[in-house]
Amino acid sequence: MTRNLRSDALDNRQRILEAARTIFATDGMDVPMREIARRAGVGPATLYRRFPTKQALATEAFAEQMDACHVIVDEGLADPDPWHGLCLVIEKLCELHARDRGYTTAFTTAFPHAVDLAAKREAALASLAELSRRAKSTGHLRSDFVLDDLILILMANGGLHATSTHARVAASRRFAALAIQAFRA
Amino acid sequence: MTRNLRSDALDNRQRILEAARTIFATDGMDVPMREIARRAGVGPATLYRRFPTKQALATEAFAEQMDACHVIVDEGLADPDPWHGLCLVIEKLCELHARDRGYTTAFTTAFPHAVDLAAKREAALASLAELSRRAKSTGHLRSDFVLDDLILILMANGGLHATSTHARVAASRRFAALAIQAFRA
DNA sequence: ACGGTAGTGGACGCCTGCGTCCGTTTAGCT
DNA sequence: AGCTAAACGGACGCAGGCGTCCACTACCGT
Repeated sequence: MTRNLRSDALDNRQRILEAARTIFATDGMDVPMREIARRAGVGPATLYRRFPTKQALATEAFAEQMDACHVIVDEGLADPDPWHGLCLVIEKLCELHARDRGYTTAFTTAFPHAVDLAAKREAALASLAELSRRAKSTGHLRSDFVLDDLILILMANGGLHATSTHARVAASRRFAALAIQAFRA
Repeated sequence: MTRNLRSDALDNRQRILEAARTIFATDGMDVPMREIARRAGVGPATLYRRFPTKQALATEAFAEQMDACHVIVDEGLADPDPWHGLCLVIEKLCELHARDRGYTTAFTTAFPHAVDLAAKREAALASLAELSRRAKSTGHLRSDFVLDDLILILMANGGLHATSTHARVAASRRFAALAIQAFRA
């Protein structure tokens, strides 16, 4: 996709993505496209040419966050102690979402349209299901835990607002601890 | 405040508040003032004359929700079993916020400006502190519980999005149950 | 070095929401 | 019934975001 671009165009594209990542993370999702273009040092037309819709931009911009999600889940699954692994997953996912303000909203709202992400999401959920199954079998995780509970927690974690990123991360950490308490058998 | 109004003006005022309550509850807070006026069957000017800012409108519109909050807290405080009272407070507050989409955001964002509400809020928090103190003394509530945890939970509860009110309430119910688990000693 | 073409960004028109003005209507008192 | 002031709402101008067009720029192959 990025092959046939001229060198300067590719450069601009990179700068747009970088700017988008920064702004989305700090200011959230409802930022004018103009502002992103301004920060990237390009005109609006260039931005629109590369990314026709804000969705498309967000999808690309958050690709690495998506990868980070899967790494986290895989690490959890690889942990010899399933319960410990699950706890880590919860803590890390909460923190990831707290650090990046736009990611949560992009993740939840952008989702129905991004088909390729859906597949990855399914895979991650399957891994989480397996992890929780194992954690239950060790007796540390409540037997009535369902996967929806975890999703519920993540969605709720997204509701944690604060003025600074630092405060948001702190709140998220405390919240993750509470969630783990709630899930403990 | 509503004394010196002419009868038709007062009638319009009532209709505006009613429309605002309905719309805020279902569609959330970012609804054009125009839309509220339209539903109330008045012109924009009338709406702006009665409520110069959306804040002012929201404050009045959610007055009864605020009262409901305090009733809930008082009921919890009156419960002979403090832990049971606290659980009821959590469940009811979560449900109240889930039912009314705009209330949570209005509550959190409008707050610094509404001075008279601040006093009520302080009173409610004091009651909650007392209730949690008692619940701790019975040994049912975790000793390391702090009031901020409850606020954290309420904020997180506000992050629960869903297409229908019904689904949101259901999610909120499950969430409240998890929160109670997390707080149990 | 130069021509062709991919790439650029300023500028434009459109739309939506905001807050206010002013000519008209209507309640309420006599 | 008639008068007056309160109340109304359509209409206006403003501001900001959106998506697109087109004259100009600069990369790249020869």
